[in-house]
This record gives sequence, C-alpha cells and structure tokens, in this order.
Amino acid sequence: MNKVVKIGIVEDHVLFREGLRYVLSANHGFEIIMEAGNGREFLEKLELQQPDVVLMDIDMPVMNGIEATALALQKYPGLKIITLSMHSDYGHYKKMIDSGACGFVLKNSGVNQLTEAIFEVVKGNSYFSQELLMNIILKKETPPASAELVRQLEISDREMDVLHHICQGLSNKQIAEKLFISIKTVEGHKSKLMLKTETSNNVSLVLFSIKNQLIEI
Amino acid sequence: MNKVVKIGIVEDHVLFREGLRYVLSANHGFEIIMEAGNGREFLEKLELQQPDVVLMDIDMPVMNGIEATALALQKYPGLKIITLSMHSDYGHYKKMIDSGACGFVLKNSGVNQLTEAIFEVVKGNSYFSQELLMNIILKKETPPASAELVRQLEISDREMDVLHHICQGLSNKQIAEKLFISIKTVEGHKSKLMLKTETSNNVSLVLFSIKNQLIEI
DNA sequence: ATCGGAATAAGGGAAAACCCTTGCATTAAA
DNA sequence: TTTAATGCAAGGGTTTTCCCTTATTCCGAT
Repeated sequence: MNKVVKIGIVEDHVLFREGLRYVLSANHGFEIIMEAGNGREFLEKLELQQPDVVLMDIDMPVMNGIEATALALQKYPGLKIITLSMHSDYGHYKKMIDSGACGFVLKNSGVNQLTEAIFEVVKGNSYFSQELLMNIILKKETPPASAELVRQLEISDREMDVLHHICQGLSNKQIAEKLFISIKTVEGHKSKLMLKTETSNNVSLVLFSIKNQLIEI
Repeated sequence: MNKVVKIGIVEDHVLFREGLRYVLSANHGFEIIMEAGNGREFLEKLELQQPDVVLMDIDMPVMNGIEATALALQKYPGLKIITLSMHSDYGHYKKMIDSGACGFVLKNSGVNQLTEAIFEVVKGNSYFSQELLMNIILKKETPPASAELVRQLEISDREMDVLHHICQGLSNKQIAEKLFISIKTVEGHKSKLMLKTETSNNVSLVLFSIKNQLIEI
C-alpha cells in the first residue's frame, strides 16, 4: 500500500494554500490533485475528481468547512477529511467531528504533524493534534479557584459542612441529625450562606455552589 | 544533540518491565540504566544515578507513581517523567500532571508512540497519547440523552416548564406568577416531577435534573 | 355516545423552611 | 481586663413547601 496519496486543499487564503502545496509536494508520497477557495467550489470540483484526503479550513466565504464536510461525506463517504484550522476550541472541534472529519490539525503546527495526520487517516485511523486536545481539556477544567472563593465570601468551616449536606439534597432535619445540632442551627448556617452568596433560597444556593465549584456533583 | 537517552523504568510487573526493556533496547538511541519495582525503590536508586527520562507506572505497591513523581521532581527538577499506565481517565491524567509528569502514554500503545514520547520530552516538550486525550474529552461529553429520559420518565411539557423555572431558583409563588397559574398548581406539577424522578425535595430534584442534563446550567 | 385515563388546575392541613433575634464561647484588639 | 467581633447554636412567628384529595378538560378507545 505505497501508492501516492491524492490530496485536496480547501482554503480561502491563497498564500497559505500555495505554501501548503509547496511543503506537501516535497513529499513524494503526496500529490495535490485539487484546490478550492471555499466549500462551494470544493463541492463542485469534487464532482470531477475525488482526492483520498482533503485538508479543510473552517472559516471560508460562501460556504464554510463544516457544511462542506457534511455535504461532501454525504455524497462520498469514503473521503478522509482533515480539518486545518487555527481554532483550537471545543466548539470548532465538536462541529467538525459531527460533520464527519476524521482529523484536526492546527494551522500553526509543523509539517511533520500534518504529514503524520495524512498517513494516519489514510490508514483508516483518526488524528487529532495534541495541542488541540490539550487545549480543550484545559479549558474544560474548573475555571474559578473554589478555595479562593470560599475565603472571599468568608464562608466558615461549619457553613461549608452544612452546604455540602444541602447540596446532597438533604433536608434541614436530616442535616441536623447528621451534625448533631438543632434544625434551627442548620437554618442559621443556611441563612448566613444565602446572605454571603446573595442567594434567596435552597435551589439558588445549590446552583451558585455548583456554578462556582464550591461543591462537587 | 544526538547523545544516548538514559532511561529509567518504574513498573511493578516484571514481565512488562522486561518486555519494555527489550523493545526499547532495539533503539540504539536509548539506554536503560535503571529499573525499579515501585516508587520507593525508584527514589532510592535515584540517589545513585539519574536517568534523563523515567517511564513511570501509576499503580504500584509500597509507593505509587503519583507520589514517586512528585518526590522525585522535588529533588531532581530536571527529570522528565512519562506516565505509562493503562488508565485513560481524567483523574489519573490530572494527578500525574499535577505531580509534574510531562508525558502520558497508554500501556496498550505501540512502541512508536512511546519512542516519540521519549524524544519529545527530551526536547523539552510534553507528550500525551491521543487516545488518552480523546478519551477524556469524550467522557466529559454529556452522557445521557436528555430528550430520551424525558420521554422515559413521561414528563409532560407543562411539567418541563415548571422544572425549568424551578431550576432557575424561582419559588413556587414566582413560578405561579410567571405561568399565570396558582401556587397550588405549581406545587402539583412539582409533586409529579418528584414522583417521576424519585426525588424528595426541591434540591434533589434540581440535582437530578442537572446530573441527567434535563436542564442547562 | 360514553367511558377511562391523563394532563392540568387547585384546595386544606401538616410539615418544613425562612427571617429575625438572642445567648454563648472564643479570639483579637484596646 | 475589658471590649468588640466572630462563629456557632437555637427560639418564635410567619411564609412556603409538601402531601393528599378533588374538579375539569381533553383525547383516544370501546
């Protein structure tokens, strides 16, 4: 299986496209058989000839890469489409995956990565730039420093105890029994918590705690 | 910069360790200069000689890889530690990152990946197995199909209306005013919701809704 | 046409939550 | 040592929620 990989480039920036053609041509395993400046143009040219692998930009005029990918795969399910974008956020990643792309390489990656991505998808695997994946994971991590917030709001240890129990869905009575204090005391702590978090009832207090990662759910 | 990379292996399964030594030795750029069966043993041997790169298992007797990594880097900050584990979940990933590991390769990966990881960390980069990262991202995606669940629980449209308002932190009274119905009706819907979701109060109902993605927060 | 079931709406009374206030102990400042 | 501040605990009274029951409408089935 050492035949030449036929590649299509869909990218609106002419200079970038030319650079891409140049660096990929250096590899004798690749042959660029098609170029398009937007999704619509790509779909038209796709009727004439089908590449093995398509390098697809996302942001393009007339028709973007997300639509183009979905439509192209509808007609030619065997196509391997690698997203080539500068966006490394989850939204773009998700949309391209949903459209059927089997790879995602960032524009600021080296040629090596792109080359590897092409080889991987030809083999039937998927390839996603490490940088992209790590970026997504990092962004998904808890943004606010919860311990920090607890200090800022001046929530005491005992109040945190009560808060944890509230966020388990326990009633004041149940919490009182668990902590060996009266219901009234639980209510007292809860009132303080609602004051400090500027919430008005049980639910909004729990929502605040979840949103600000004061508790785990 | 073409000198031989000195490698340490910390892994409690002897067979796996031997296999690892064998496949890595095939590469003349690598030299295995140390092996240890657990974190404690590794730290002791580390006093005698320091590898460039350490392949570190997580689950080990006496001292696990998380502790060992943190302690080793405390004393030898220049060490490059690559986690070598079968666990591809976020928890293990996070703990090893926090301990200071600069790479993570799954045990069921090929030698190529491990080799690349070693080269990358030697260059000062980090390396994380694509499989691991994708697994983390996939697991973080909303698991249950919420629309499905709504149908399963036979939650009516009106009940969903009420649920949405409850999950905004509104009181029954406020919801009643918004929906132009009496408080009693709101309570009725809420009771039905609690029955269907098997929850016992406002908070547990909200928690259930969040966990099962019935609502957005 | 009528019957049964489900969704919607609402009432009464009991239980729980909420709000305000007080007492007490510990700690820090005057 | 007194004073002030803070966290914890709890009571009284009002409001809200919870639970059980009932009425009405709509709709599909007999």
